[in-house]
Amino acid sequence: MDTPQKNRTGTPGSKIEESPVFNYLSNLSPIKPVKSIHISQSFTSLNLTSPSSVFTSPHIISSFKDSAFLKRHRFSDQSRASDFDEGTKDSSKEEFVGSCQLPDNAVNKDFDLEHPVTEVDTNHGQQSEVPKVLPRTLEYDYGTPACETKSPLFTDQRDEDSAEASGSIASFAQGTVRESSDKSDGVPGTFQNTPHRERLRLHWDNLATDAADSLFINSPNEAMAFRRLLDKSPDNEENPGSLASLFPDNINELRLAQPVDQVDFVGVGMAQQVNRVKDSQPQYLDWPPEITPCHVEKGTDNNSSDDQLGSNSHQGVRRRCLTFETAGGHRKSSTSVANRLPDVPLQPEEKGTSRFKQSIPSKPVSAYSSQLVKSGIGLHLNALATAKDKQILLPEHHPAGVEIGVSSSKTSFYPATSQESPRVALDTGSYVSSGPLRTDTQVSEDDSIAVAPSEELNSASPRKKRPKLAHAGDDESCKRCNCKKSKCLKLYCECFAAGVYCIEPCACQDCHNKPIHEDTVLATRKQIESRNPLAFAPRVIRASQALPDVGDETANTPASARHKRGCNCKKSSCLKKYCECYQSGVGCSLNCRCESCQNTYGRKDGSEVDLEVEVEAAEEEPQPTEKSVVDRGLEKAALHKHEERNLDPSFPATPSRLSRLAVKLQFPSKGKPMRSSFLSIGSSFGSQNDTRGVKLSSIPLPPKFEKSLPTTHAEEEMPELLQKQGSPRNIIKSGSPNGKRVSPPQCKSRPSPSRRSTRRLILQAIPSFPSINQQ
DNA sequence: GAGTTTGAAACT
DNA sequence: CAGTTTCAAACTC
Repeated sequence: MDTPQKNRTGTPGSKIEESPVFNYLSNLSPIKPVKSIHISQSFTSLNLTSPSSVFTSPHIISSFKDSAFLKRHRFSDQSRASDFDEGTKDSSKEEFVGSCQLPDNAVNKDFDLEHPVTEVDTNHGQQSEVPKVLPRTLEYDYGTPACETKSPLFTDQRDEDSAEASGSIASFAQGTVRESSDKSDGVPGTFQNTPHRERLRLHWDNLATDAADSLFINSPNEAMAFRRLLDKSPDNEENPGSLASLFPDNINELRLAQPVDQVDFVGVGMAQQVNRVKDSQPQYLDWPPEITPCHVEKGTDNNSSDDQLGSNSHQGVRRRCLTFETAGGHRKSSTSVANRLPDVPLQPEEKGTSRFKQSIPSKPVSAYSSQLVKSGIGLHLNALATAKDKQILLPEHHPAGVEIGVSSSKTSFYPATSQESPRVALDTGSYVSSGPLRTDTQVSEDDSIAVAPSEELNSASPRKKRPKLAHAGDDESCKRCNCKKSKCLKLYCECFAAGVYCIEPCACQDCHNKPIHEDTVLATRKQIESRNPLAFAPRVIRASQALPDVGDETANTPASARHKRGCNCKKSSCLKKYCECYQSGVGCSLNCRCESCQNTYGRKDGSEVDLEVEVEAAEEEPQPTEKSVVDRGLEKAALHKHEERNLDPSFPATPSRLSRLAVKLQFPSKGKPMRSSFLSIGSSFGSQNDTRGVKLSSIPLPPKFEKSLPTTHAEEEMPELLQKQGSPRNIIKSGSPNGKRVSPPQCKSRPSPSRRSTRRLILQAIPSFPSINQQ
């Protein structure tokens, strides 16, 4: 077992190597951005990675101290053996420990890498255990690492989940971890320093090495907290192998672990955890700090790791917002996490009751993409994707490319974060009062929300959120449903469709979309989802969102499916809000069955758009003003795609552009894979951006977006633009969901090599969205 | 604010 | 899958 192998990558025989995830990572390794992505995605299930997160939670810590956990951690070599044996037995704590250790190992200088993963497995021959463990870890993960919630989860869940370990690396890691833990139990000695560690190291090394660059600790705080925990643990000082010792001083090291957490959040059945959490601590339901990326980079503050962790964890809580789904719990599997996330907003205040509305989070998801998030719907897969994007984007530190990839993958997950942010900001009375944001329609809202989340995550800067909220809130945010017969339990209800509970502002009658009727809501949601998995997915996918979707690959992902839907306008000529496309501020795509489409944002037929563009172009340039101008700009942008393409280089990535881009992206998002208009416009993303950029300024904002859009689009688009412009991001974007949505046909035209690469990444990441695929 | 229009959602 | 009904938002007055 201990036969150390010097290769970081791990011995060929090692499980890690074998694991698809590992391979994937290794392949990606060359590309940093990709790495991050890989990690997150692949590890989605691997919560173990982020020990810090786990430790961070006070609960966990407390539990650790008392529990055998610490003991085990002491790491007597012998303990290892025992640990392995016990590993399966001791549910939560042990596993937990294992997870913690892993990171440590990774961090540890000792980190020899050499220890082949295989060794661990073989020695113990407990591979079977791994799967079991995995589930637990996953659960943990769900609970935000930092979050207190975790602790409850741990305790409760561990045993519960037998979990079928996914083939993911995480499983490996966990498995290794557990084994080590188990061994420790069985064996008297110390498990800490010995092979067990090594094993962990190996895993981590492999993972870390590849992903290290990309990995981020969710928050510095977490890392700090984690370390503190370690320090606190008696073992630390005494046992070199103690967690504390293992715990890397450098945040960077920590990052490895955390990224995983994030991943886990995303991929894993958040809903499950959420549900569990709900009972105990609904608050913490929030996803793990999706925020992390931002935090990590920014967060250096560590002040009170615990406290802050808590804050960070809050994010997770928000994410949990999925409560919607969580309540359903069911969703984990079927429904895409993304969808849920958006849907289930946590309501900090009311917890159970308000959750939905608070859920605005869904918006966050979209918001990321568009403005950061647009719609609560966004939470849906699309939203997730967007959210990912946002987060990814948000993280300024990361190279565009890297982040992008990550974001894309994470996006889905992050949605939750987005939610959180909203919550945080929103939770404050303002948001709530305003009422839940609606995903699609309330793009602005979403955006605001989304933005807020990101900010929160990053620095918790309320500014974006607020402002956006203000925008969105003013009009749309305040909007509420007015359902009379549907009980707000059908998609007719915007609130319900957005995955949020109806709030005060709503004028609905006999409303059942309230926390009180959570069960009913969940059941209804399930039913609807059963019929149409994409029902709660964002209708319109933003460019950013689209990118993530790409991973899904066209039709497979819910997002794409959503987009698939097009409007069916017959009389409105797609010039009124009756038209979803128009309402969303996106052009009609091939998917649309509209008649006499006049959508200013883009017509089904590229030709039409072009015509308009041409006309407008003549007019617009002189007229820089307002919506009309904007609209024109949009059209023009589309029309001028070609021109713009040329311009691209010259054009700065102005917000307007971004917005524009977003619009274009949206097109694809709509679903239609590649619309003529799209194609014409977006035939080349870069060009599109450019074109949009030019016109964006003039481009009319979508009705919903109008208020918020400017900011939102700009935000969302910014990254996109960057990506397009050739920055790593550009590549990523290209690869991102958009491509998928765009549909194969378009892909041909668009996909630059870079994009393709990104797509690949995404695709791999896709697995993270089990639900979607299932669908 | 009431009534009409519209198109999505839901139903058959 | 298509047609019809229901529904609520968007729109008009």
